[in-house]
Amino acid sequence: MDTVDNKNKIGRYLITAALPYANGLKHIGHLAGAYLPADIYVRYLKAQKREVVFVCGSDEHGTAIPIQAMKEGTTAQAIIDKYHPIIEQNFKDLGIAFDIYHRTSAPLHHETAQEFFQVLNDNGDLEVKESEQYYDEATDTFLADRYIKGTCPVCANDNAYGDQCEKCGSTLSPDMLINPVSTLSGNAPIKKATKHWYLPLNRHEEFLRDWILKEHKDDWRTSVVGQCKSWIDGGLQPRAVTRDLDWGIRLPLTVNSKPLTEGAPLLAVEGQRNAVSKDDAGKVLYVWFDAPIGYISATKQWALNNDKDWKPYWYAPDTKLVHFVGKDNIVFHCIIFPVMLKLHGNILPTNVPANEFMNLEGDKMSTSRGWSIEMDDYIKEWVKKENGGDGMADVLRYYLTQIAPETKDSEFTWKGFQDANNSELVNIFGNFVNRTYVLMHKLCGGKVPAFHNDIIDDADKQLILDIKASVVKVENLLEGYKFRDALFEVIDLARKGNKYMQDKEPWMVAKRQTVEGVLSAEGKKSIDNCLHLCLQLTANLTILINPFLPFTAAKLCKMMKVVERMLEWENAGRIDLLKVGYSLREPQLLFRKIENEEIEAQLDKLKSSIVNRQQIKVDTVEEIKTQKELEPVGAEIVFDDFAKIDLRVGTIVAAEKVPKADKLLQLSVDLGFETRTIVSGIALHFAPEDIIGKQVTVVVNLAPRKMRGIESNGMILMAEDTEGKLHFINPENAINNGASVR
RNA sequence: CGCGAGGUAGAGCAGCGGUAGCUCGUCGGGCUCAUAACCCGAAGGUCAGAGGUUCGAACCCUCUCCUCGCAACCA
Repeated sequence: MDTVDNKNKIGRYLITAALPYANGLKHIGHLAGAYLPADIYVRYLKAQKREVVFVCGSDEHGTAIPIQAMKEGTTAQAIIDKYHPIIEQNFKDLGIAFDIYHRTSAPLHHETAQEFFQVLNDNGDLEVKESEQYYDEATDTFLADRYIKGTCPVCANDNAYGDQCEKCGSTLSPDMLINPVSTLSGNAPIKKATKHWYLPLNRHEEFLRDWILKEHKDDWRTSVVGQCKSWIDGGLQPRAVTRDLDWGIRLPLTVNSKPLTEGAPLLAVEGQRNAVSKDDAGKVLYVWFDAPIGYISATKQWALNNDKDWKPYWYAPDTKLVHFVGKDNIVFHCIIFPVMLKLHGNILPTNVPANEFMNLEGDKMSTSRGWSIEMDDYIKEWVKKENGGDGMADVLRYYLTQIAPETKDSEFTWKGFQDANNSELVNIFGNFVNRTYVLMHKLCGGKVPAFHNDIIDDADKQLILDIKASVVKVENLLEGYKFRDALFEVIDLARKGNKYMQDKEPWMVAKRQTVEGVLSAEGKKSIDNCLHLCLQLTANLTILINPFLPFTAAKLCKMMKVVERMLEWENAGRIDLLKVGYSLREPQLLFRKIENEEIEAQLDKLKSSIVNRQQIKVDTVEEIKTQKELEPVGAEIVFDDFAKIDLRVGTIVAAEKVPKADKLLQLSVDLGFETRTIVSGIALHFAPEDIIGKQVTVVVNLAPRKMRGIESNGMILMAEDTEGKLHFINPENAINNGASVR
């Protein structure tokens, strides 16, 4: 464990949180796994006035981005430009205070990653091997496993991918597929030789054994060490550093660190068979290689922004580097990246406090299945609401920390969320602060009362000891990355406050000691002491809760009319934080109760979203094509059935997006005899402003149906092409509205 | 027998050789300044299952079952 004792030897802290992959929104599981614990730790360190930089950023390379682009019918660049700012804002709204949120598409990152590769390659730390890979001649590209489909050799599913069959779950390699087909062109791929650089992890087995299994056997989490042991014992293999793809960081075109000039040798000069040549222009760095270097480029950018030197953070031995990640990321941060760092001459991480996973209402979280709570959704539903506010961000932070999967997988339930808020934040913490304030205003005239040492009793002394003890405990727990326990300790201190006040019952003292409207001197002193200590405790709670619930701490500072400097950790444990005679504000409720209806609404939303997702589930372009082409002819009907359908031509006169619905547009359609409201699920395909004035064909005698609370009176006919794109069915030339279609 | 982590009251977790504990929830009683807390009391567990070591096991060993993760072109 990193004890409090050796913290003074640390010159600076560099804290990283796993780079979110910019192919979609991130959910609360991600938040609980890496970002929230990292943020708590950083806020604590900053309160300690230690030198600390907290870096993160979007990971924007890899195959999944272009695949997501295909799904959304756009470009890879558009995908990352869409998700990067949303994710960044989501973090901000939830109080995750990165010192920099960078992105791997930034030129500075490209340079940094290329330099890194260059150094390793020049030092002979990389190997070059040739291998045969599937190649699509039509599109002139080598195919990543995900881009190849074929028949699964295990279950005969026709839509198995090159890396895995999603039907039977078998792990595959492209060679195992029967009749492989490129998803890019639909053609059969050919085999072609290609050259790749590898990181020979096998050369570093000894180092890893010593470093992880011996040095960090006891101070890293058991699951982390166990996972590493599993990998090392399994035999480390060289890992490809490059790949044939046009989305990513190009290899640095240099020989012996000098730019490659025209006419330079195609392959390597003598003794430099690893050198990159002009032939390698189509290769990029593998995303696993470039992504963690993003921590370094982010640090550089932070230094530029703040006029600091970034180098000590990556080279000085007294820097403490801590990576916060989820358990899926252990191997990259404990084995692969450290090897890279060691070869490049950087410092190694001090700890990698990986969390397990968080389930949701009894099932794994999964964005693709719609079974998740996205940060973006939570913010919209709870924070940016009339009865929401920053406090609701803190509520999520509280519950996620309270159920943090530090030692094993844990589970998020809306009922648990409600209970944690209502019984702990509202009833214990919020109530203590509130009753202290109310009583202080009632019995002490809204001012901090004096403390009379002559009548100090055991209860007072005990409370003071409890405060000081809590500070030490919280500190030790935070240093040991036990955030769940640390938070519990803070709430427990509030619990002790409630008990103390109950035992002292100043409201009863006021009643008992008041004779003919005058409070006795002893009574006054007793009340003063009690409320004085309760107020000092409130100030201490503010300092202790600050790393966990920063918005609440800020609110408390306002109520106590103190500057944020009071939040510095060295003030924790002091019982003279609020000056005697200082007048304080009226109490303001810190948290609100969450009602059953709100929880039920969230549960309904979750259940309906999983249904919707299944309906609109799309995969690659190829898959859509296959599905559409295979759509069978419907069952035969008689003419009378057809005649029942009343089809008319109408003109769209107004269109707007339906709030809180991804796919719905609310349209007003002029049918000649009337103008109707029709809700149509076409928002993903058309912008409202683009379709106003268009003529369409409408089913006018369809029974009305409510969608998202809006009654839809009819249905617009659309044709769907093989790529899943929608087209209006309308008359060749503009005709009168209300015309019948037969 | 691929590897790793985990399976303890309704929920979430701690305990890792001395006979089961914490928080929330539930039920009964007291008190009341408060978005009500606090106090007293109660119900609720064959510590996944089986076997073994031991005077004694939730804790050590063996096997089985279940959950999650990883198994290298996947971030």
